Amino acid sequence: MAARDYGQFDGITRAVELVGERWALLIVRDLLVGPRRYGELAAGLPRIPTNILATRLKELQAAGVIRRAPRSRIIIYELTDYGRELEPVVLALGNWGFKTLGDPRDEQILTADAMAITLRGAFRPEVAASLPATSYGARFSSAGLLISVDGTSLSVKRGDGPADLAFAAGPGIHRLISGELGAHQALATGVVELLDGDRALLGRFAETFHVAA
Amino acid sequence: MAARDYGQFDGITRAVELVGERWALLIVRDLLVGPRRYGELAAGLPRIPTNILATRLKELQAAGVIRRAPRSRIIIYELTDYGRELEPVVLALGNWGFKTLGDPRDEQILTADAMAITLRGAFRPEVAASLPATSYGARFSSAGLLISVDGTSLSVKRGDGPADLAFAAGPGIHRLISGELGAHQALATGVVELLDGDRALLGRFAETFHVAA
DNA sequence: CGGGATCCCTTAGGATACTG
DNA sequence: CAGTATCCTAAGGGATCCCG
Repeated sequence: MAARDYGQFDGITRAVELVGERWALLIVRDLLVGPRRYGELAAGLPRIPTNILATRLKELQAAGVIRRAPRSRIIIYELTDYGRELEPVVLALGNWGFKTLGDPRDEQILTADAMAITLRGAFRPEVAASLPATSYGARFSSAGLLISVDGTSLSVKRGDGPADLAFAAGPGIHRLISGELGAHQALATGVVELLDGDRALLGRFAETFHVAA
Repeated sequence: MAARDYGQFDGITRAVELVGERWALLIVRDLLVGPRRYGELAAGLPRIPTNILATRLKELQAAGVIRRAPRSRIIIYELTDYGRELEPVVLALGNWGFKTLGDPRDEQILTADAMAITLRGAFRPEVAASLPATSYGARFSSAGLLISVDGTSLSVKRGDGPADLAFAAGPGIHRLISGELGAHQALATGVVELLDGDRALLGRFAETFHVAA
């Protein structure tokens, strides 16, 4: 692979050689949420050509970032310890990019995995510490997320289930997290749709998860 | 630019759309050290085709990451405030990649700018706090670096000048920073060549700048 | 001489179809 | 379901040339 070779010897060059190819960091993003099967990755990255997904998975594996784990008959992809060390980098990079998200174009989607990482990056433990433990259920077109906040600890997982507040949202939810919209504005404009629970809890959600522009 | 469009709406996708293209993060890396002219960037990135450098500079400018600043007659490229916010991300990514740097291949070079960023990432303020203020002059094939440590503050600039310890080094210096080699081993094996000053200060250097594998 | 633009060729990536 | 195989286009690599 001479093409991906930058001819330099330092940490950043090495890093971009490992995870700098197109789509690679988005695969890492999704795997940070949890182990995924090939088809799940493909579903979360609808625009990735299947041959590119296959190529990237092999490259990331060769790089020691991910691992193929055969579970009974099916194959699961998961991050190695080294790959998981990318978490702070990915969260920081995500926050950086988040600040200049404009308005979503029609063809742009927000997947549950992307939202899970956004929430991890936007989590403010120092704010959550003084709030009651709360669980949220968030529905996206693709899948659901179970978010539970208890003191300074956060857990975001895929799935559905009972929660103190359940809501549905799309890409527009970034305006709630950036503070551009308040909680009741988000509900009024339909950016967030209340499914179940106390609507007042959406304010708590917005306090807990915030990225300043 | 449909090709660089991932069809998703979240922070990481946005970030890789802004700085995820080939060479882009290496340009940011060098500009984090200081403003640079076109030719300086090209010299620090010897393998980048000139048309790609020109394209990237335009893209990064359009993305609001860098800015063209005409200084009298010459043009200087520098990071915007938004671009400078990438510093912690770039340092963290560099440290991540640093951990799996193998041995340098013959054609791999270490530029002064890359080393400057490596040092910023490897700086341990909590260690430096209890050490005397020290200045180092480091020579690379490409250029020199003036490093000065005073308490928890670090400054790394390009240039030459008087320093408490002056040394010359190449890519192999990563083995000193990783701790694979001790200071006197680094001198004995020629990885670091003493130019001037007290050789014992190289041990202090290795304590001050360290990235664990 | 700095700051690019142009040319041609190679390779990676996108779209789609197909297979164990 | 988990990938290969194929074909085509667009981006990147390398050298050279241009312009103020």
